[in-house]
Amino acid sequence: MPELPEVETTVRDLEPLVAGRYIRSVMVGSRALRKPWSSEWQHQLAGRRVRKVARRGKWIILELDGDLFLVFHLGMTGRLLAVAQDAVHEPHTHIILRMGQRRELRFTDIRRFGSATVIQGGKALATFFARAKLGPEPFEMETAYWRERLAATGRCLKAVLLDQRVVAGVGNIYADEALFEARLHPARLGRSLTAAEADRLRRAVVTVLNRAIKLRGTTIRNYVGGSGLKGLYQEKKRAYGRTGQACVRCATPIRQVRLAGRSTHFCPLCQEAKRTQY
DNA sequence: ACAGGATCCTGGGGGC
DNA sequence: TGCCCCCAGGATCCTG
Repeated sequence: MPELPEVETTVRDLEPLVAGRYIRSVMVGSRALRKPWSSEWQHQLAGRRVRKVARRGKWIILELDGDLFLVFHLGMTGRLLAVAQDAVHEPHTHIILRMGQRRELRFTDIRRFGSATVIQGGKALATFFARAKLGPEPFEMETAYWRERLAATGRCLKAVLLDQRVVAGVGNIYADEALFEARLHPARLGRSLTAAEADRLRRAVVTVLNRAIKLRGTTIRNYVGGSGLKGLYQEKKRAYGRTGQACVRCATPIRQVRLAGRSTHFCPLCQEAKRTQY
């Protein structure tokens, strides 16, 4: 489910609710997540103060005292929610951090594609992301880098945008939305883009992500932010999930195809491959 | 290097 | 109502 805007919203919601608070104790369910949970981690986490809540790509990082990090990935259906201790117990709750002031931070995940990992030390954290070859944040991505990565690949734009090693944080919804914004066909090959088109796409990614962050992300099924509020971007979608509906620019019905293994939505007129190819 | 498919899971929706 | 199939904001591993 969650892409960069949803993760960013969660981080912003959680920051004032948990920063400065202490983790009193940790409860872990019996059902395995994507990465195995080590039994030592509970003891390592207990008694630590949360210094800060941060984001890298689609990862949520709780920075704790003692150079310790608790890193979450929400996968498709994960949620990280700060609630009162006596709040209704949601099904599929896998991790509960009991904080001070009768508050809890709960990690729930229906499909269990998400993960939670404890990492000791900033260096180890850097290694963790380096090993995943996680690409730059879209907002900090340099023009030259992006042009080069596109020029060097024969993959289609949809596949490049989804590749976390090229740029971190874009998923299926915002890949389609960014390509619509840039008026580029999702099947265009990276190396077929002119420098101007590459720049247009980079700016479109930033524009679309910022727009979505302002609206607290997209709620289609499960997603809610760290405080339980839903997103609003789904009301503003122009490509993703609009199959057969009129393009907001030219009224042509939005088409759906399968690309890079994912359903892909675009306007066959505004994003026509031939018109932009040269 | 890359495309495509399968895999990990659960739940919701559509068709019959 | 039940059943079966397909689909889903992600990532990874395998084959060709």
